[in-house]
Amino acid sequence: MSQTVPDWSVLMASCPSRTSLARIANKWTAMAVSVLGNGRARFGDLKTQLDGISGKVLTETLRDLERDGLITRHVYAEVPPRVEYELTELGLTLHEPLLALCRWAEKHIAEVLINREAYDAR
Amino acid sequence: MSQTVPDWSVLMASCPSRTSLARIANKWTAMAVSVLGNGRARFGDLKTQLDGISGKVLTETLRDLERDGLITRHVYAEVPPRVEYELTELGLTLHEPLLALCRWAEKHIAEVLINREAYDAR
DNA sequence: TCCACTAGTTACGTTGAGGTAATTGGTTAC
DNA sequence: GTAACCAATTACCTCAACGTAACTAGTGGA
Repeated sequence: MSQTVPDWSVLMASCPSRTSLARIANKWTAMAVSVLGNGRARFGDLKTQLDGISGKVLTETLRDLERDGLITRHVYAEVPPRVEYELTELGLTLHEPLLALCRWAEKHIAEVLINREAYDAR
Repeated sequence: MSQTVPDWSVLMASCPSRTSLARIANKWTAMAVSVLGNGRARFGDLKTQLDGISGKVLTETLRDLERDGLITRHVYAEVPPRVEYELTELGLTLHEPLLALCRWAEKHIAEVLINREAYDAR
């Protein structure tokens, strides 16, 4: 008998998995990983597709994802510079769950808007 | 010919679905909805289970979820006061995706920690 | 010669998220 | 009758997140 599954739990404040949840349960992360699911993309492309994101926040988001091993950074020695980002294997396993979140928001927003109106009218 | 699916997209900054994504793609939301998937719970229970959350943030999180129609609030006219929170039908459809996110964080945290160490050592 | 192009980085100011602690209301205990 | 108690909310303050804008590098083109 051996317990091979470590008892991580995001519910415990001191559990490292909490830091990972905080990173992935994030608006920009969900959008970035969703887009990168279609294949590698340049920094500029991501900035265009993630409408409204600032360069600073995109840089930080991508660096954090790279640090956690969810994406890889491909730098080309060209002028002007070209950098492409790509989901790793680990990142790929996160693509479907995060895409599901984006799809949920789009699918149910009409109902949510009605609920908000009703709530605010009370 | 009719286009029944509205073309919402979280990628557009002005799309309302973006506000919904911002709400659900959130650490505390993911944890709260995951816990509430086990059945209705009192405020105090949630505060205990969502280890580390402050009363203020829990209140705000729950109020926002109620506003969007993801949970309902049951108030009992007792002393001391008792309030229970419960997922709505809409909230239930979000339980699995958000639980998946929590599970992902717990399942892959070991690998993530290794990646972080490697990155920081560069 | 000087500007554009790309992927950043940095400085600075503002906004918002979050924690701590006091407060409310009504009932029980002394 | 007044002090204690509990669930829940609010007031206040702090700090981190975010946006804007300026700046970097090196080459190619007008």
